[in-house]
Amino acid sequence: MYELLQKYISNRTQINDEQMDFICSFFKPMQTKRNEILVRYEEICQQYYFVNKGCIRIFTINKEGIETSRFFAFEGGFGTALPSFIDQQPAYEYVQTIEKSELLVISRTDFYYLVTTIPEFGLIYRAILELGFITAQKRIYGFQGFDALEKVKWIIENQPHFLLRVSNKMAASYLGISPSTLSRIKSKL
Amino acid sequence: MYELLQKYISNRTQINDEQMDFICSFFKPMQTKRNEILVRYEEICQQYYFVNKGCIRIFTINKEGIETSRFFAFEGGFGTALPSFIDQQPAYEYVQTIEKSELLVISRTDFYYLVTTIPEFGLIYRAILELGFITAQKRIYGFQGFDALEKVKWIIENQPHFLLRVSNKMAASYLGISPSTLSRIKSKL
DNA sequence: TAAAAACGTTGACATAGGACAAGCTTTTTC
DNA sequence: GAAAAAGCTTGTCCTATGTCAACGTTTTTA
Repeated sequence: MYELLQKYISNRTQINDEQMDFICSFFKPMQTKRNEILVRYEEICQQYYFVNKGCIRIFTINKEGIETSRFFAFEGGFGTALPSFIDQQPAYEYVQTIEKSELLVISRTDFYYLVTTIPEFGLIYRAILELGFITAQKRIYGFQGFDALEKVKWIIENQPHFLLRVSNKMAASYLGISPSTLSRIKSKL
Repeated sequence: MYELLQKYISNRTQINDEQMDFICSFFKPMQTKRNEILVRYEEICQQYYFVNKGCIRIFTINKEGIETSRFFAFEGGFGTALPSFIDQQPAYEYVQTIEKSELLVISRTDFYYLVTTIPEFGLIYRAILELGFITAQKRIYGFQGFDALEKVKWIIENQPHFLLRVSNKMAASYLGISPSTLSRIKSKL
């Protein structure tokens, strides 16, 4: 149950078994269904999710009804409505498991308790933030001024499994192109 | 010389005068010219810059020669090629002062020394990362699926001084539209 | 397992906005 | 302070990609 999480932590910092168990004790298992919503648009996010199995999607819907997906967390990754989790404002986005999933959940209170109490866990959080920031920058550079074909090539290059794992519709909403265009591009390789 | 920096720090954490002076002692003043490049494309970023006066731009140029600006730091803000600063890979972007500027510079070594030595400074760094992350997410949502007019309205809403402070060309490269389009949109309000 | 719903693909059409160029204005340089 | 360079605006033209619709396929539901 906790192997993946332990691997995530021990890959990123030195920690003894006792502390590891202590940290893990704050994460509660949770089963979710396909398309289950974990955080709604108006809600304030109080939980951080680690994906043991399945997949989490973070997305929003604008006033015209257009969906934009901003992040997918697969097995072994963390995901949540982080801006809301951080500053406790309404999320203005959704957190959803797009497949039947098995998660490990920690409350915000416990999470920040660990961050401030256990320096090694503070480092983990810093690493999450640093990686999140770098990923976002790459995405900005990777998408801006690129045409649809270049975006698709970019995602194949940077996240090879992505197109195989998520639906056309969701992939398109991540890439910022229409499903038709994505479909046409894929048919031409 | 250090007032703005001290304000930045004391606005974000509790700290005594001695520690404040200790922190500031690592920041060295630096004068730059208009359009001076501080970090080049292939370089590994070793410095963090605080803007006392003037403006820093972070941008890249892709193989087709198209510029994309990803961040501007104005008076009282921090800016650098953060992904490179963090992971010590080539920047693949430029750091530039777009006006004659007055900066306070800290080396990466000193910066991380402060982060790990002074818990309050660790908090500052965490706040920088959290804010950077949140800003990047807003930008992704704010730009994806928006047409040119909506992007311009978005920037006016979210960074009212932006269009007044930077050239059309740079603003356009930030918004991901052509200078002509930006010009046309501005003429229609 | 049958009906309904969601999804993917493809064609026809419409359009936002990019490219390019010309002319004007502002800024820089020497 | 004159010449050169850079930047801004605006016109014309063109193309990439969005929209919409039709159809076939897969998935979900009951």
